[in-house]
Amino acid sequence: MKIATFNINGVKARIDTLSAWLEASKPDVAMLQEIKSVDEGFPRAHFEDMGYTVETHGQKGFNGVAFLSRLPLEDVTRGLPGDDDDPQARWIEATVIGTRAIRLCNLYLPNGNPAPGPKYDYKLAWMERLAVRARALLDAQEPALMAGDYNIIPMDEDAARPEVWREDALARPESRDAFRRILNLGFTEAFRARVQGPGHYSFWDYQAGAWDRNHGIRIDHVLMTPDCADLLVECWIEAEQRGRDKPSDHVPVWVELDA
DNA sequence: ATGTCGAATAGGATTCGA
Repeated sequence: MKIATFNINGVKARIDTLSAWLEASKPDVAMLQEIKSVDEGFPRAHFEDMGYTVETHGQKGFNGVAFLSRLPLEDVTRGLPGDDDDPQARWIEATVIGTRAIRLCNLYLPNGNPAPGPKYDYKLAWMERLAVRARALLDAQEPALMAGDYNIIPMDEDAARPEVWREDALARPESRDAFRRILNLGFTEAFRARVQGPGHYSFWDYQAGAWDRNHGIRIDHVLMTPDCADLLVECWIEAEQRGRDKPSDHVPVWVELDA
């Protein structure tokens, strides 16, 4: 089973780019972030016609997450538990049925800038809620993963120019600590289980020629429970997508599972 | 002058979020 997480930066603006990618790269499951659409505005029929089951959790204007799957999805839930008053659509879960059942948590973690400030407080509070859900996934002792745009640069080696990001919400110590605490509960970060060293990025800003200069950062991650990590075959970043026509500012991050 | 983009509001340029 091949699963990709992909922040698409607007499903309606990206429909041609996304369709071409699906045809060429053929994910069994695509976990999408920043659909920037309400559920009723999502081009559901278009992707169903391409052979995908569609599950969305959208809102007006910003945020929004969705699954496109060629395999059956069960037990879909929407919203990160822990704050019933949180209106932001940043979390959707489903169980995908392959040769094994895998629980998939699709997340768009708050950016948090400017930091410090209320947006940064929201980011850190959201990560506390994420840690609670993460512990429950581990307690279940089943194959599960949490994938998406974490808006976290885990280490300096994950940025082409770490000095630029030092005070940014994506790299501040509190952000990195919160991410590391979740990892240390017992998760495996799929990419670092397979590839070491600097120079691997999943996002390049639209501004200042970031792609041409390879001024990237690695902020899209896949965290796996032990039962899921045992199924990991490979993990890779499809960086070449950033050079295509009308690209997102993020690229897909893939895991292949023996499932 | 962040060498930009997408969506919303409003009915074209501006604002927000990233």
